[in-house]
Amino acid sequence: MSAEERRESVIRAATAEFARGGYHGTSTEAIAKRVGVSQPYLFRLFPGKKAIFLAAAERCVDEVVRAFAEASEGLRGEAALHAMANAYTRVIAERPELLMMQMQTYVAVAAAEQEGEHGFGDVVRAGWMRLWETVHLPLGADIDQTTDFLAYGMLINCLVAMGFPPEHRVWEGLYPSARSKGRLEH
Amino acid sequence: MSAEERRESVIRAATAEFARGGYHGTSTEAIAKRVGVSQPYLFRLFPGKKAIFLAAAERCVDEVVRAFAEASEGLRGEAALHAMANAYTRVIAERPELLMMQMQTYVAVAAAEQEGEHGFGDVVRAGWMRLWETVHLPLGADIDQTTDFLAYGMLINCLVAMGFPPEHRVWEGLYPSARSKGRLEH
DNA sequence: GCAATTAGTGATTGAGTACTAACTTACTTC
DNA sequence: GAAGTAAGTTAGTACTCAATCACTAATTGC
Repeated sequence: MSAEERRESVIRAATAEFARGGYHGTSTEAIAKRVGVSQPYLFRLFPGKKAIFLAAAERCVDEVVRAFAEASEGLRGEAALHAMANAYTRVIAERPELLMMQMQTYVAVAAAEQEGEHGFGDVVRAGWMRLWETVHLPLGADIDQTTDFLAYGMLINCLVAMGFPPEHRVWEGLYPSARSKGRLEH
Repeated sequence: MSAEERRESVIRAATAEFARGGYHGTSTEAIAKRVGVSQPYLFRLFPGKKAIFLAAAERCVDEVVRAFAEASEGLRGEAALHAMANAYTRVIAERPELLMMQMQTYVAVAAAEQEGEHGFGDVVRAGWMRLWETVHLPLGADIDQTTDFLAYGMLINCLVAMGFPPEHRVWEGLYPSARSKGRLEH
């Protein structure tokens, strides 16, 4: 397998592992095991653990952004809103590690900025802005609606992270589609 | 100082440290240093690191719940909403570690449940329900408004975690009061 | 005044972990 | 078929960290 292909599978494996354990709660050995490769080999593919985390974080934003962009393609306003809400529901059901990784990325910023890692926060914030713009335009550039959509998304992320089963009361009041699929499967 | 008083200051110190580094990114020595006590002594006050984390997490929920309950005391509907929004703004400005610790608690659930720690998720979810009820009643038991309020709260948490400065565009569309004070100070 | 309890420390241990160095194996190319 | 290169491994290092043990100093109760 080529190094580039390996790097891809490392990113996928790292996303799953970091999504569960966060940066400090995930060992490079766990990632290597999931990839099916020796642990030291990771350091040939990436300069270090932080680089792996960052690559996974960026890939994660890419995928969510792409899901929203594809869902809303050619649509505006309410139609785009529903399309994107459904798309997010699919992400929750099929790729829960994407949103868990997002959460892990957010909480990693403060610690990273306190240590020397001052580039990390910029990357995360840039990712958020990319997500923001991606939903902003299809929603007719309406700031309030964009904020609303993202706010509900973050609430859903938190509920999923906490492990509330989809039939639980807390899902009342959310997109019906999200309610029916909110379980984080293992 | 009595053991009980010490435990209190450990909880305060642990909240601050865990809020920054999360469970795995925080050493018991860092907590001990902040308390001004030797690291082994923590294990006389608490059975282990997990117990310290859990105590801090529960305390954190207590304080936020109390802030909301006090703010909304005697108020209903819109008045209660504004009072609680202002209260949350004050928490953001004065006790940012409370909301960062909440985020850290949420992302810690999945990892904890995967290992043996199956009680942890229940505690976190119970804390969320307590918070939910605390805002639900003053808002006239309106589920949609409750969901809305909490959704905006979670969005604010994420923005604060990412370190967006209060004058940044992403704060547009949020409570004006939150916009003016959203910075996480160090 | 002494016995017991309480608050607290220093030294240590054993497990885990990011990362390095040196080596191996297989494929390509001339 | 030799030389080079790309993919991958084994062994090891230096370090961090949660937790334990054995000990000390002060306070309290009788």
